[in-house]
Amino acid sequence: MSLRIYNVLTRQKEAFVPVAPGKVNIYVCGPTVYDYSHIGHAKTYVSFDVVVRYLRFAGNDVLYVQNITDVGHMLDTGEDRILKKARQASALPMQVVETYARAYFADMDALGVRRPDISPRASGHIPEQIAMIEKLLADGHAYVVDGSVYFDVASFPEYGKLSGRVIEDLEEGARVVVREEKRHPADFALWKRAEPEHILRWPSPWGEGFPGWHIECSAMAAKYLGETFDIHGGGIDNIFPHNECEIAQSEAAHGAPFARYWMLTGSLTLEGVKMSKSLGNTLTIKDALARWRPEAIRAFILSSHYSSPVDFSDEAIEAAYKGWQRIWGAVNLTRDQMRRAAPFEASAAVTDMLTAARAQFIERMDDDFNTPAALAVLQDVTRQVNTLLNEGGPQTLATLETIDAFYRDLGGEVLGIVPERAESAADAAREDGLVRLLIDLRAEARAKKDWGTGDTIRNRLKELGVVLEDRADGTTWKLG
RNA sequence: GGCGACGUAGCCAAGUGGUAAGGCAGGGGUCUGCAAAACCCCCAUCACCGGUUCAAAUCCGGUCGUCGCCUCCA
Repeated sequence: MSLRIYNVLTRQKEAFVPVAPGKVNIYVCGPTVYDYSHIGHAKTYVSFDVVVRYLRFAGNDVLYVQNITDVGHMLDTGEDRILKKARQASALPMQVVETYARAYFADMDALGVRRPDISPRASGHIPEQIAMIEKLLADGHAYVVDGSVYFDVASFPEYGKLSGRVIEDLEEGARVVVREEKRHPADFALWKRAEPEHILRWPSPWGEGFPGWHIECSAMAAKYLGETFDIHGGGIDNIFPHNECEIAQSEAAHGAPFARYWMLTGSLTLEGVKMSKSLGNTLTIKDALARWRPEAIRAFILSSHYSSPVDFSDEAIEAAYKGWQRIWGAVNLTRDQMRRAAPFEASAAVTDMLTAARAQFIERMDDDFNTPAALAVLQDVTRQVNTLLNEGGPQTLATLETIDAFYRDLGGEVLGIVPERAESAADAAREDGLVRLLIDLRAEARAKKDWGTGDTIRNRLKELGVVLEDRADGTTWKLG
């Protein structure tokens, strides 16, 4: 029983064997920071967040690198995305980069996405990129034309092996090329000469210029993870040309395999239509978080396989949220009862049930990170926990702690959808004390059949977002 | 036009040869002062056609449909 991953490179599910046992090096293509991140970015990065969380949970020492693209990513027009935004905002390019890079991290933090170990920026690795280009030139894989350097696709026969493209077909289907200085339409820029108005520029052996989009990932992945590393991830929409070019550059330069496993996430559509900057139908993470809590968004994303395309709709995320609430309710019920449980040993039946469920969860995650199936295990357990806690009589503290540990590990540590009780323990204690006071007063009123007072307290608390639930063994509360 | 993916209940979504997980919604119950929550029961033969097989949602062929990439995109 071990991890299997669908490798896009081979189009097969394969046993995952890292280069070094117990050590996993992973690189994921990060965002180009020229605008706010949208819900599509959330899908990709939440997916890889869970991949990394699970790899660590399984005992691996993971080094996770995800770049920040802050230069070199061009628009159709040949204009740099960052520069365009800077011009529109009357700001310096690096101000734009800083603004959106911070926003990106803030969004990811809010979604519970753990930060990569290293977030290297393209602009901070110009020397590494130049060195790699020089190596490619020296080995005959690239050529210089008037201050720009292009990768010679013909020199790398395996070009197309990831995306299934054939160079001959590319030639036929190639659109009008912006710069006709390339030898072959599929050749791509490693370095571009900077026109006078292009202010993002660096000196290089070929004159003032800036790096092409693809070279940053190759250079930075090699620097931090080595020439050959374990997993390369990203969105499927970058499979061509970006990922393909990364492989060509890296393998041509190093003469060694690049990433051994390629994991690409399916795209996200919004109400049936693909989100794109050009169409303007984007939902930013910021806006999404204003409507749904982060766990709901994560639950929605994890309710389909990472490689599947998914459609984001109010109905779909609402369903995911409701499903999540059921799990969360059981977690709270467990933690609530822990406060007054007797410290006897754990129930063998419950422990056995959870042990079996945990094994099943792992089995499903081991199968190419099948989060929808793993989520189903949590739901199954939740039904049993609810039955136990509602009808099984008082449980021992040890039993409750075992249940809590199950949710904490699998729902919290791995999937990131089961949060800790509260932000601040002191605040939480005070809040709980205040609500308990009201619950006690209400109980006194209800004991005298004063339903009016009882309902008033409940309604007023509801307005404040505190929902009371009367149970046989007392009243519990939760945040609505 | 080329390459690729997909088509499972009202919705979302697992399942790749042995007779359809899970969630949401809906219907019926239990519990309850009411409410909420929870629990129980009900709710699909897997786009269509043909083939292989003792046996197919799962394999093969075809048809129809949807989507992605080929051009900026996670």
